[in-house]
Amino acid sequence: MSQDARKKGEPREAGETRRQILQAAQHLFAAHGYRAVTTRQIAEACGITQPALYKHFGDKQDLYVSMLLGEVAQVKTALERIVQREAPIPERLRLTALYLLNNTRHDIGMMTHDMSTELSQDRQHILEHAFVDGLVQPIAALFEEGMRQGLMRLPGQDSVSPQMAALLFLNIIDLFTAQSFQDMAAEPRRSKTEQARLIVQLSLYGMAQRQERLDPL
Amino acid sequence: MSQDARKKGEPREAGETRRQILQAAQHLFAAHGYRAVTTRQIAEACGITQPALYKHFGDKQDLYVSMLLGEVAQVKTALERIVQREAPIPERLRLTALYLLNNTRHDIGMMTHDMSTELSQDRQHILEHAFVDGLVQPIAALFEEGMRQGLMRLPGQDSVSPQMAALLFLNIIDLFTAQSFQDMAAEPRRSKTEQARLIVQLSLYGMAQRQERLDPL
DNA sequence: CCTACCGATCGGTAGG
DNA sequence: CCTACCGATCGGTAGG
Repeated sequence: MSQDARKKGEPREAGETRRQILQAAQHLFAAHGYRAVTTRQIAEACGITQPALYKHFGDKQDLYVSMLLGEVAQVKTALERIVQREAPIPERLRLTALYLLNNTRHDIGMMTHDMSTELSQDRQHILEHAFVDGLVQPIAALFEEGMRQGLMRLPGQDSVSPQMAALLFLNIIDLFTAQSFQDMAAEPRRSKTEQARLIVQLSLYGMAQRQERLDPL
Repeated sequence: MSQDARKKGEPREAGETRRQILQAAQHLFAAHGYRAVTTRQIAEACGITQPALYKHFGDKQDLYVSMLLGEVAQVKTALERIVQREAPIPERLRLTALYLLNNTRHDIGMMTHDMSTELSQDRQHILEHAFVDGLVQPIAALFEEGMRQGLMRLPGQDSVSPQMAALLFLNIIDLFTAQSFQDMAAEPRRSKTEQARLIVQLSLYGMAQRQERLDPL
């Protein structure tokens, strides 16, 4: 699996192995979840032995948390750049959805499940904070701006907080990302661009006919 | 853990143990996922030893699948009863959401993840079919009726198939059910009744202000 | 339905 | 970074 030609047992460039481990961990954990991936699988994917992992990370949880923190930091940077653009809110939402459709490898449901069942309390809180700070907040800022402009309903009986709106938005993106759902839904193949547009439509206007008003509940 | 007073090693009433195992499995799997729950934990929760499980189920997968099939069958019955009522579509959607908020213990994300990573292909297909047949189809029928009545947008560039609409609806319910999300969202405590109403509002009308039309995308 | 037990595999450590 | 290895625990079986 390893692509470099160093002799076995010989350390490679400092930091290089660590980077490689994080990348292998990212792929494997994203595909199978925390519990189902073994430290031996990760090591093998990097061309090292399993005990060598512990030269770079304290334990399996540490590796998992480090990997996710790196991912979230990357996404945070990208989202903040999109949010600060000068463009109408729906357009910025569309760009956000498009970025996440193209770059999100972890489904959020699996991530939060692993967080809450496999990690120690301290590590849970670290990840939860990073997740809120890096993913939820930038999007929530967009919804808050929309509410201030009067484009969206204010939180209350008929709508939700900007943070919950962001979670809802992320959740819909997740649904489009998950392959298993697409298969069940008899949906036509759509490009990412079309998907992003549709996600914004559904988030803002729901599924009702535009000219009709259904019975208010 | 066992509540009956039979002597150890003595079989209890036929079918009773099986029912007890399924219930314990349901609680444990719902809380922790397939991989994290051991056959010994399930056995202990029923007051039997681990090898005794294999008198009732072929293996761990068989137990998991049997449990989920039972759950889905129960939900299917309830949803079909709601769908066949004589009431406006939004009202039937609200009752559907309310039922699922009160009775769904498995988050769908976890379930589909376990299905696709821990089960054999045959068993995957069995569960997927039951899930579509028992959960998705009844709700999709409701959305299809709404589309035929012209209350909802037809599938196409601006909307989705009835099946996808049902998945979207289920996904939003899931978001409200998941405790971990509620904590992040700075949301006020809402009763299940209010949550069900809000879920329908968001599904049908989205988050945009009613009187405004944002820039079409 | 129990006791006893198996091979496999897990995360992690010792020592170099 | 490797070899060698540990205790714990897993799903599942044998035999009664």
